[in-house]
Amino acid sequence: MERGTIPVSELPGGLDLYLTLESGQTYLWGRDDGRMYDGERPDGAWYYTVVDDASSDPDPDVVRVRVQDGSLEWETTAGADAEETVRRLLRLDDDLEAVVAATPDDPLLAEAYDTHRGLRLVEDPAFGCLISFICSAQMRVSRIHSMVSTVAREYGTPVEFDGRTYHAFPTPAQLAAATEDELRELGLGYRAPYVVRTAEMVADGDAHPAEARDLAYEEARDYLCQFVGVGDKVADCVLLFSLGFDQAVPLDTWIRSAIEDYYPDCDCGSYAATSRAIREQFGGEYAGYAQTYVFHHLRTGE
DNA sequence: GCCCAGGAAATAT
DNA sequence: ATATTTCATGGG
Repeated sequence: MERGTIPVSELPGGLDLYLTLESGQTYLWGRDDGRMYDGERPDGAWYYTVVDDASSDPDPDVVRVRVQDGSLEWETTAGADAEETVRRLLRLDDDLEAVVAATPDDPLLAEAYDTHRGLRLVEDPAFGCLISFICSAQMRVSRIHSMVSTVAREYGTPVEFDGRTYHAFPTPAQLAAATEDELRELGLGYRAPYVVRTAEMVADGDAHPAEARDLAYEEARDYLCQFVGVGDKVADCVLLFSLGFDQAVPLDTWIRSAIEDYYPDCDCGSYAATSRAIREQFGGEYAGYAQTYVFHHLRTGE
């Protein structure tokens, strides 16, 4: 096992683990106290996730992190590049101060950024992120997290670490072996066939969400829309929370209400046109960062 | 019971 | 192309 600490003061703009991992952008992390998304900030709890080993080792790696005494502590079963993995997953090398500085001076954005200092975007693995947001349709964030956790527990590879059993998110092949009826029994409802069919597409080699990374932004969004259960909004979430498209602004219910209340001129009818307008309103390059802060700010009312 | 939740697909106009 | 309808399900 590898471990280390990183002083939060060394991270430009700081780090708030609770905001980063419980603001509804990732559903692939859990908390060792078993709670998550109940609106209460934990006191020094470990957050964990399980990632595929970068090398040829078939065993997935557990990564866990917590903040204690002003430092980010990390531990992982990963060998080489362990700290690099943590830095990538939590985007610790992002300069949050530069992100805020590059964002337009706007009352709503200023309030959102000011209220939730230290919230960073995450970089989730592409397949797990894709399935997470297929499941997100018409669901509350707490239920999305429990659905994704259940799917991992039922179909993902188990990994032992520090006396506990963790589960990787299932591979495309593992999830493609599930049946629609099984997933309905796990509470996925009408999303069940979407998940199975998308997993089959990836497992069969027809397409892979990670391939969108090499495309131009709007082409990447169109590419992701070929998966069953994926429309423009879910595609934007995968681009933003997994594939490094910081300009992506998912138009969910909260952002649409923000457009209605604060930026009515950005409502251009179609998703593509409205998306372009609000992306410009939010400063372009880091518009997705602004989106994530506004989403959390409006959704929690804090 | 009623309403809503990080929407998408099928269908109708 | 754009507008309406349908689809599950737990929690308030």
